[in-house]
This record gives sequence, C-alpha cells and structure tokens, in this order.
Amino acid sequence: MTTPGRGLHGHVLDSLGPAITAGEYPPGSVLRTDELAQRFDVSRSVMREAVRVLESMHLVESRRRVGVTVRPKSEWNVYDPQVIRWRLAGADRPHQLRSLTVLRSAVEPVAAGLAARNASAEQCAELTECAIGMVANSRGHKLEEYLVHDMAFHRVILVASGNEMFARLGDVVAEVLAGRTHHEVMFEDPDPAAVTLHVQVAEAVREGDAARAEKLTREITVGALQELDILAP
Amino acid sequence: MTTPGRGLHGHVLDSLGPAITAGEYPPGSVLRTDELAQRFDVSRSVMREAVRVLESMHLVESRRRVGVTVRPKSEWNVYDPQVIRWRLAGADRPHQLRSLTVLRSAVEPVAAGLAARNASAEQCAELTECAIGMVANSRGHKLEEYLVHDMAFHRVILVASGNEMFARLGDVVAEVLAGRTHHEVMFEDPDPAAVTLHVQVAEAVREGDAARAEKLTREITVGALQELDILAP
DNA sequence: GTGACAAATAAGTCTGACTTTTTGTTCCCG
DNA sequence: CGGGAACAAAAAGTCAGACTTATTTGTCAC
Repeated sequence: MTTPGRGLHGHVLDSLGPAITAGEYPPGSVLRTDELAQRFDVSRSVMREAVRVLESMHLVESRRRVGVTVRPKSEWNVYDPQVIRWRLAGADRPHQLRSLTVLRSAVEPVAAGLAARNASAEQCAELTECAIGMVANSRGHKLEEYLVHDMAFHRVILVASGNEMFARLGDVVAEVLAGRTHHEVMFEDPDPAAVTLHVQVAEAVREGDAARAEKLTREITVGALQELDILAP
Repeated sequence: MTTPGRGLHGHVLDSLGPAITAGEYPPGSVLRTDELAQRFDVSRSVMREAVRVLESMHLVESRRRVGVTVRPKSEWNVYDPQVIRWRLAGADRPHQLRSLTVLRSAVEPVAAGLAARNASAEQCAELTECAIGMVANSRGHKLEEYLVHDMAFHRVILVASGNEMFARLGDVVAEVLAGRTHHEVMFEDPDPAAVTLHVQVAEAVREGDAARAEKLTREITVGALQELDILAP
C-alpha cells in the first residue's frame, strides 16, 4: 500500500510499528534511541526520524532524560492508515476487524444516503458497473473477482457521498472486505441476498432515493456485523 | 491540546502544517529541505524530522532529486488530530466543521446505542452528572460552563460505546462543539429541546434501551446538522 | 524530613562530509 | 530527424562526532 519502506527509516518503522501495535512493548516501556539505532544498524539521525513518525502517531512519547516511552493503546491514532495496517497484520487482527466493521455500520448507511443526493452521473455508472461485476462473479468460486468489485462498490459510495471524511475511509473498508475474503471464513460463494442488496443500493442511488439507499445499506452492514457475531438483539 | 511545539521541529510544524493545510502551497508545489531549514533557521536534521512527520500525514511526499512535493488534499490523513486542528484553525474551518458534523451524525447515534448496552455503572453516573451540569447551565449565558458538560457528555458516550474507533473521536467532537460556541453564532442560551434530549439520552443509556438512545441521539445530531444548514428534506 | 545543590543521563541540536537516486541534457549513431 | 545511451547536476538520504540542554535522581547539609 502506498510506498512501504521507501527509506532506511521506513524499514525501521516496518519493524518497530508492528511490534509496538502488537503490544510487544507494554505501555510505559522505555526505549532508548541509541540502543534502537544500534539494534537496527542505522545512524541516530535515521532512528530519530523514525521515532518522530511514531510520535506523530501517538504511539510513543519522547522525553529528555527518560527516553522513548510507549503510550497506552487508548491514545494511539487508530485512524492512521499505517497503524490500521500494522494492527491488521498483527495479533489483534480479529479485534481490529470488529472495531472497523462497527465503524462501517455507522458510516456507510449515512454515506449511501448522501451519495443518493450527490452522486454524479459518472459515479452512478461506476456504481452500476460494480454491482454488475458483483453479480457476474457471485457464483462459481470467483471470490477474488467478486472482492474487487465489492471493494470498488463501497469506495464509490464513500467518495460519492461528497464528504471527505467518509471518502478517506475507502481504504479502510477495502481492507476489511479483503480481510474477510482472505483470512476469515469465506469458502463459499457470497450470500445471494447481499448481492441483491448491492444491486438495489445502486438503483436507489441512481434514482436519488436517499432514504432507501440508507436503509438498504444498513441491511448490508447488519449482515457484516452478523458475520462477526456482533448481534443487535 | 497534547503538547504543542515541544521541540524545534514542533515549532516548524506549527508553521508549516497550517500553511500547507490552508492550501498556501497548492498540490504539486515543490519545497526544498535546505531552503526550508534556512527559512525557519533550523538545522537540516530538524527540518528533516519535520518533513518526515508531514510525510506520515500524507501531506507531502519526499523524493530524491525532486524535493518535497505537496500532495493533493484528497490524500491527506484527515483523521489525524493534528491535521484536524490545523484545518480548524485555518481558512476552510467552515468546510471542516461541516464534514465533521456529518461524521458525528453518522457515528454518535450508533455509539449511543452501543453505550446503552455496554456502559458501566460509573459511566452511567458520569453521563447523568454531565446532563445535570448541562441543565444547570442552560440558562443565563453560562455558555462556557454548558460547553464543558456538553463535551464531557459526548465523550462519555463515545468511550462507553466500547468501540475504540468511536472513543478516539472524542477529541474531534469536543473540538466541533467548542468551535460552535466560540466561533459560530451562539450568542443565546442553548436550545431547551436539545438539553432535554441529552437528559433523555442519559436516561435511555442508564436503562439499557439501545434503540431509544440511538433514536434520541439521532435527533441531537439532526439538530446539529440543521444549525449548519445541512438539511435532509 | 526537607530543601537546595550537584552529577549523571538521554534526548536535542548542529555541522560537514559523503552517498545514492533520479532527472534532464547532450551527443552520437541509425 | 529521431531515439537511445552516456553523462552531469541536483536534491534527498545517510553517517559520524561534538556539543547543548533539560530532567531526574541522589546526596548532603540544615
């Protein structure tokens, strides 16, 4: 994603970031820049740059005379795409997927409603294409092709909402969907009902029916929650 | 907030960050590290650390032989609290407030519903306290005191939801609420209906009535949208 | 015990030299 | 005239070492 490890400090981050987000260093742990520089065999300047980035993610705090201390999880910038990726790659992947799925369930219906009002003709066309692609690959174990269109579908919805905060969740949603296909239980073809819902959402957006787009999308996200046993009794 | 300007590089960021997010340097603009270092009268090491942070926020991209280029707005990490603060302090403050308010309208009702299921006894008590504080300061131009309780109220809801992604939006919501009181039109006492809604949400959460908590919170956020003329006809 | 003072420590800063990658130009040959 | 290869320049990247500064901790006197 983006450009991983495009410098020495990037390489260091690819090691340290996952380690910290995986809880390998408990909150309050103290690291020393010089020691880390030695460990990763880089100069202090490079190590300092890496620490600065971790600091900007609120993963660590650097203080004079004490060192680089790991902050408690509750202070991390959990919306940072890099942090999300690190956590999804690590041990608390299931927990992270649940959190993100709940977030989806809150955001996507509203985004769909807005998309019904704001989507351009091109975006409507894209959406319909995606839905068609999903239908076309919904049977016969073509999970990978299905996933591509599913990710594209949700991304278009989020972008078409016209809200930049929603739009920037496209990568996150894509990551969640991909995770479900690649790592979770997803051996069979997708649920036909879900496929139909996507087609209907595309319809509703095209027709500018905000309420219906929202309601249908809510059904989709409820399905996603149920898959992870996050119920709403 | 947090610890602004806790180093030389922090001071540089406090200058450059707002400038970039304000669109002072259009996307594609090229900056050179050495020139910037001169301009801010810091060493190249310090300047490099600042650039690294901006890079981790996806505000800029640093490439050899070309320089530090400003990325298009659509790629920025708009959930980074620092970026949010910079943008709220700058020219597109109104636009940013609208985006965030829409995000609130999606997230908070769901968070309230979850809070009704997951809130601890302490959190219920806190919530009730906040609601009482709001009522107590709802008349007589005690806007500042009202704001404090209002911010606390929404923060408790988000934390009590048990979802870490929601919890981390506490600062953002607080910033939006503070912005409304301090910079937008808010001369009179708060809307009595809104105050009542908060009290009722606290009730619903206490009683574990998720559906009601969600519905009532949705009414609160609809009110917030209407204040900014974001209608739902 | 309390206060001030001193020492130790780790981050912070600066400088200068060197390396590496990328880009743009030039020049030669087809 | 066009295209490709070699070359030169530019800017970021890296490293090493010396120095500064803030903060903590320990000690000693009162």
